[in-house]
Amino acid sequence: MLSTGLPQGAVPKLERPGPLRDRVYEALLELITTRALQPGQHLVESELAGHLGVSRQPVREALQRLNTEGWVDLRPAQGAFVHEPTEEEADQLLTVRTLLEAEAARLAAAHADKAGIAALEELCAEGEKAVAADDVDTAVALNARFHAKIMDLAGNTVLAELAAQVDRRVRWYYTPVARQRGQQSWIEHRGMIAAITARDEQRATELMREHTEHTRRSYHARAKS
Amino acid sequence: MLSTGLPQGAVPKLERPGPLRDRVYEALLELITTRALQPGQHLVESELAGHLGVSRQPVREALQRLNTEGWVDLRPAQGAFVHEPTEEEADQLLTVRTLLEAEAARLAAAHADKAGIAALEELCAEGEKAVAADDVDTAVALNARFHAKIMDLAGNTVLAELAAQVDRRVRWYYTPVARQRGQQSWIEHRGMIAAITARDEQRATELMREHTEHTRRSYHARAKS
DNA sequence: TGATTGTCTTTCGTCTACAGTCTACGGCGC
DNA sequence: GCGCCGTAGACTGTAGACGAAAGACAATCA
Repeated sequence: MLSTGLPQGAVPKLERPGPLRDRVYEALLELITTRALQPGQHLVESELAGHLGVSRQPVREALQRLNTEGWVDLRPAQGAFVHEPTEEEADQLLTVRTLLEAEAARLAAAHADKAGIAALEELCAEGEKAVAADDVDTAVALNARFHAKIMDLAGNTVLAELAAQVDRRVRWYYTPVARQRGQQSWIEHRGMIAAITARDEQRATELMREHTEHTRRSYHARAKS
Repeated sequence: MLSTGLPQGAVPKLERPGPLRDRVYEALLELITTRALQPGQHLVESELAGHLGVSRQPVREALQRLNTEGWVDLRPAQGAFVHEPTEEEADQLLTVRTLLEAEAARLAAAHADKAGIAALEELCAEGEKAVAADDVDTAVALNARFHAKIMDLAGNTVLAELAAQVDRRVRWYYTPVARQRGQQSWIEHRGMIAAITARDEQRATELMREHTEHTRRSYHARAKS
């Protein structure tokens, strides 16, 4: 134990900028998810490096990571290209997402404690408020936090990491579509909280599966138009 | 169309060495999975570079990728360490593996054609033969191929990639244990083929879940001893 | 006029070099 | 003898430079 007598969080840990590659990674991910870099676009290392004010090396390492996570395709001797999602791939991602979220709901139903359930209800209430106020941005953000909280309650780190990646990509593919389904979504959330509270694994799984399948269908309906 | 008049496959595509980083990646992965590099060990870039006869850069990129895939932990300003699996993490991985494999079985049951089923039976027959001959190595390899084939029949690339990663790590954690469960395993495989042939998704899922849960239990039993 | 070939530019892949940071060890004071 | 501080070594993080491959364009020949 440190004997400085200072309170734990008082010294802000000497905020270090952290490895450059990570900041480059986040910057690029932001650019991709916001469509500032469009799918299929050729990412020239030196350009990015110059634009971000760093050398090529951190850029390369960031691209490497983005590649393994499926955001960019790294063609040998040709460079990096922003990944172009196909219809098929998007559908497969949705399938996997449904699977992971459903399992998370099951585990959450098995393990959740009172504090966790309270947190879910809190989020749900806020979400309903946001929907009522037509505050779409907040509602979307709260939706993400709700699902993240369930993942948290599931207590499976591996599952959480996979789900986080899949989720992010799904959101990227369907960004233009994601703002639908305000009200119904939160009604379903309520049902899931009930199932989790009752420790009903079966029902929690079922509800989450239905829930994500609903979003999937609304995605597809939109995609066709 | 090429007008050289040469048969299509005659020219072996001029075997290119491929990007150095990939070969380094595979070499390191091999070293890790075979325990030549032990968990917790500090990986010094220059050492690896010298040992593999390349510069530090390809090594760094390979380490980067290994990091995102969970094989090494990259502590800032300290370097790379081979990941040390905890009991908890291993269990979580097994959970996820069960989940992914079960879904694959379901999808396989939904989509498999005759050729695919024939391939499964072929693999199963060979596997049984290997078990009968006490050829453990071959049996293990065939087991992996059997599961891979099911994943293939499922026709979901995203799912397949996730499962491949999870599977490989599971095998790493339990390498010393994995050679058990020869005969019973292949009996269960037979059952799954039947379910897939009958297009019985429910049953295929259930069997695969049971199957991987069995392996999980045998893992745990071994881990305790 | 069309195809082919040679060259040229662009960009990637790799290597070497330098600066910053962490760790470990030895000396010094108490 | 014990603990602290300073210094040295080692390793990582970053930058810059060189060689090589791929693609584009123009000139040439049938």
